[in-house]
Amino acid sequence: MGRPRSFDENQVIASAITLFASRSYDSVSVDDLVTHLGVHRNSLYKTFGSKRGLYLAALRRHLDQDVRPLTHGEPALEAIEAGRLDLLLFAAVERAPVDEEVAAEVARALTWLDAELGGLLTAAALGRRVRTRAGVSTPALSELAGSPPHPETAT
Amino acid sequence: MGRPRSFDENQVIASAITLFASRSYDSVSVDDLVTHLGVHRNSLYKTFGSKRGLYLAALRRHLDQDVRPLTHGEPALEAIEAGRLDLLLFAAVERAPVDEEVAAEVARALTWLDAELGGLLTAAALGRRVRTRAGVSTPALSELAGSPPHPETAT
DNA sequence: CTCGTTCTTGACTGACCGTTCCTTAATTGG
DNA sequence: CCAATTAAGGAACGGTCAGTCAAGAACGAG
Repeated sequence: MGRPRSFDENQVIASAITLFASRSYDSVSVDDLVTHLGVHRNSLYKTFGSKRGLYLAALRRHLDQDVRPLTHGEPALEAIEAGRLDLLLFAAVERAPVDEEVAAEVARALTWLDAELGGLLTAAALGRRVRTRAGVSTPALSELAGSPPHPETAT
Repeated sequence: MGRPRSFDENQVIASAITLFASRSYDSVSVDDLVTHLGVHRNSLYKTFGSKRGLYLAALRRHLDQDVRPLTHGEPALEAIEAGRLDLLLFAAVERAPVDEEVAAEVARALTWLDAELGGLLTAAALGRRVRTRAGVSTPALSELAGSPPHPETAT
């Protein structure tokens, strides 16, 4: 019973994913979230407990819906390099070192990617994305003569 | 003439490099800087103009003293992977996209590294460092059969 | 010694930070 | 219809943010 929610929790998390993927954790304020998420401050705290709670929910959803489906090398590389895994990138760079739970989630996601790409290719794709963020281009990873676990995507 | 400075500007910049390399731009406050730098707030603003001014000075000094000397592939890889170029990493990931001047500096530095390592190796080393920050290990880059411009460091 | 200049020092600003409280509205079970 | 429950909405909390101001101290030049 009780009054029904007037917002879609999934939609809120989706918007949070977009925001947290676009800039650093500290540069996303709760006001930003409230404004872009169409949810009221109090509801946000009732639902997620804290800013970090919402961040963790967003990160977990991101990894679940955007990383787990990547079971083939080529789409995985493309997802990383196109910036569709930027929340994972930010989490690895700036949050994992100071938040154990974030570190655990990030480690799981990277290990998952490694199963398809191997650690070296995953690393290379992440680094390529970092360079792209700074406006610097990088030769395609197809130039790499690595040895991914399942090289079936080679043409 | 005038009263002489009671702080060493180089030392202040050195401390700023350490701080800005350890966490995101927004999570380093001017109070943090004032506390760790042994310089008083007003002197900081008189000398560098703003938080961003100090950041840019730190970034430029970092690139000048920590990146430019890397004229051989092996030490360059080691510097990136050991985290000694984390300020450059943070700058590329979170500042370059929102600050043109930072983007220009980062692009120059990456291009400099590319001259020795090639874009792919630089990317792979950066990605390896990202993974390390999240506590995930990665096979050594020596496994990579890339084609750096000067492969004289191959053993 | 005095004047002009530069740096130091600490208090202070308005804005924004994450978070909480309280009242009111909407719902369901009895 | 009433009581219990849950969420919405808005105002407010102390704390911290980047940045500023004014007064005094330490120097060189004359």
